[in-house]
Amino acid sequence: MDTNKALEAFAALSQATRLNTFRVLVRHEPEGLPAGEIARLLDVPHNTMSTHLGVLSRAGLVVSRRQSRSIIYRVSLNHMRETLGFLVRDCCAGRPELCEPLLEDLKPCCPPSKETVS
Amino acid sequence: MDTNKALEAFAALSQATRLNTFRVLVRHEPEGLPAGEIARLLDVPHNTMSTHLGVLSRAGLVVSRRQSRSIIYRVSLNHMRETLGFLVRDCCAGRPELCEPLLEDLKPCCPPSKETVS
DNA sequence: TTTATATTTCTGTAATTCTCGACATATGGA
DNA sequence: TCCATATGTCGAGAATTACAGAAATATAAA
Repeated sequence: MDTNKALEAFAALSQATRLNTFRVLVRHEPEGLPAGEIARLLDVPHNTMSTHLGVLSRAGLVVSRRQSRSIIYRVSLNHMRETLGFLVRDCCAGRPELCEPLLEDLKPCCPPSKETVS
Repeated sequence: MDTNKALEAFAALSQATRLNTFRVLVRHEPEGLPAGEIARLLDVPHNTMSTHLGVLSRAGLVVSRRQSRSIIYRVSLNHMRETLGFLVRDCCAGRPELCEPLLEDLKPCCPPSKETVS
């Protein structure tokens, strides 16, 4: 993950329709969703949606595969991880004391055992 | 951290000069840097830098205080944490199994003890 | 008060991005 | 082949953003 790739990822996520697209796709892991259904869900014309999916795709944040007439999109959790890593490593940069509380704060979101807060 | 604040943060980080500004400021925690010195370090005209600092500031990613004739900028690690949290929580959204490996991957960046990899 | 330093605001221009109608391409079924 | 469905590409207008010169504001020192 170099700086340009990070810039591309942030640019992709800095537009409302695209951020919503990303969120919808996260909630449809691991099956993914066809482009047309994303457009319908978000109430966006199909060609506009296609353009946005292209941006997300070039940024590496989503991947697609054709399935018959549909094209199924999925988020790339891997790329997501790299993007987060870029930011966090920046914040760490030789000073883990800045970064540790940052990660501590994220933990509650991912309970290590089976159940979340009761 | 609502969606609009997240969009603003991503937009702020999606421009090269601003991302570099953020990185420079991280490396100058906790003292911060005066606007003019940031401009000099990144070789950007002072008024252009001022505009970019305004964007970062409105996005909440940096904070400033006047010190005599200078205005000292610092990153807001707190806001940074909230932005990361927004993304990670989105990825978790009812499915910690997606998110846990994501956080696992970030850990090596912040060694819990004093030394990093040898 | 005058001058120098530090930063921001104003302003116009250039460049980029967003949007969507119209058209093109790909697939599968009749 | 012909038609319907699903998606992508092209093109142009609208909106937004980036940039930097010039002027304005704030502070401090002479």
